[in-house]
Amino acid sequence: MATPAGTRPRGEGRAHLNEVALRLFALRGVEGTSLQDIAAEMGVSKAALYYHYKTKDELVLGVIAPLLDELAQIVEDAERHRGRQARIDVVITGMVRIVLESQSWFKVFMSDPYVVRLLPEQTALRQSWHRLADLVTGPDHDEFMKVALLCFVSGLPGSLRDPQVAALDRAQLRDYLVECGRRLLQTRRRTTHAG
Amino acid sequence: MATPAGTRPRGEGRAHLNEVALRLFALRGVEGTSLQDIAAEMGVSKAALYYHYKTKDELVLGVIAPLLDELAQIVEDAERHRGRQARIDVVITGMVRIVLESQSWFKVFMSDPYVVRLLPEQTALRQSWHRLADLVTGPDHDEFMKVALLCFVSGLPGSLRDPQVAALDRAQLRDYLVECGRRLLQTRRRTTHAG
DNA sequence: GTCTATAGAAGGATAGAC
DNA sequence: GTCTATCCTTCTATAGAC
Repeated sequence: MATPAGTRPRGEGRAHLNEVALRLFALRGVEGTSLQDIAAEMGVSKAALYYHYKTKDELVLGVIAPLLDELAQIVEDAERHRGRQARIDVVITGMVRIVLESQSWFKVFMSDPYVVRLLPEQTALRQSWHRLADLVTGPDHDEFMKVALLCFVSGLPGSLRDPQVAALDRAQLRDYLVECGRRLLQTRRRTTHAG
Repeated sequence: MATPAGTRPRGEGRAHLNEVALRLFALRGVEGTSLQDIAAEMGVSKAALYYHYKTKDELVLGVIAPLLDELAQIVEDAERHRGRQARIDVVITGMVRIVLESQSWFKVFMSDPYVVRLLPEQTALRQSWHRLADLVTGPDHDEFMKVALLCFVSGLPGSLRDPQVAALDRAQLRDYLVECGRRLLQTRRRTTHAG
């Protein structure tokens, strides 16, 4: 039952693997998902996975790589804009778009302990994050803005966890999340009360 | 009350175990932390841990039990207040206090995949969460408020992840986080959110 | 690209001595 | 409360056939 004509086109094997792995990673966590689990879900043997990735670490990185690219893209887009508030807006809308496109991706990427430990070694991500942080902290390097940014991006995937929330209208949800980001990432006016 | 049924506090040994386990859970994730790791960190043998907890699941629940109690306490405090905004304020300040008292606790509790899968079975937590959600969604059950609430509480631990953020003045950080919560959880007065 | 079979390490958990 | 020793399972990864 090797590879009958009628199964997946060439090169799509890896894409399917990434897809299944991501779903299970989001559901049970990376360390809670064995290669056996993934293979069973795909209907192949565990050994078959090693044709696509040499190690589990490489599989994990392969799964989240597209998100690293998207993040870098958002940073580039934001830097092309002038004005801090406009740049921040690009970041917010970009992040909201990504999390709505794939909540699983974002969740695994932002909060899985295994991924969080694995990612800092990726210099491309470090660079993206620093550029992003510089964008929001601005010329005066307001570190508190970084607090708000982190709260927003790490809170995004969690905000969709509730089943009733997941059932909300997609467009309304998008608008509301963007509004949340704008509220959080307003540049601070230190001496004023709410006005 | 949130202590696992049939178990009673047993003294200093268990407290120390909880402490060490929590630290490692926050660092590497629950599934990334073996009983061997914990035992080694404590300078005892793996088997010694089984005097305190029968299984790893019970250890995990024992570690986060105090946080379940604190959460229930916050809900009770909030319900004693009148007026939705006042209640929400109690929730915000309570959450911020907890996360600053123990970031590790909050992080493991809110975002560790193993804990997230383990917790829904705890009916005490389900009750607390529903009461909390009712508080913020208000009499008209505005589900979007739940989005903001989830974004805030699940974003809180992530907001402290950055080393530069962790170095900020504690009192200022507390005030700023409370401000973040208030911005996010303002009751919406508009009938449309697209603004 | 996938299979069977298996090595080798690490995990959770138990038994029984002290 | 802690130890040593051990059991059984599961895990990642490899070897080699098809």
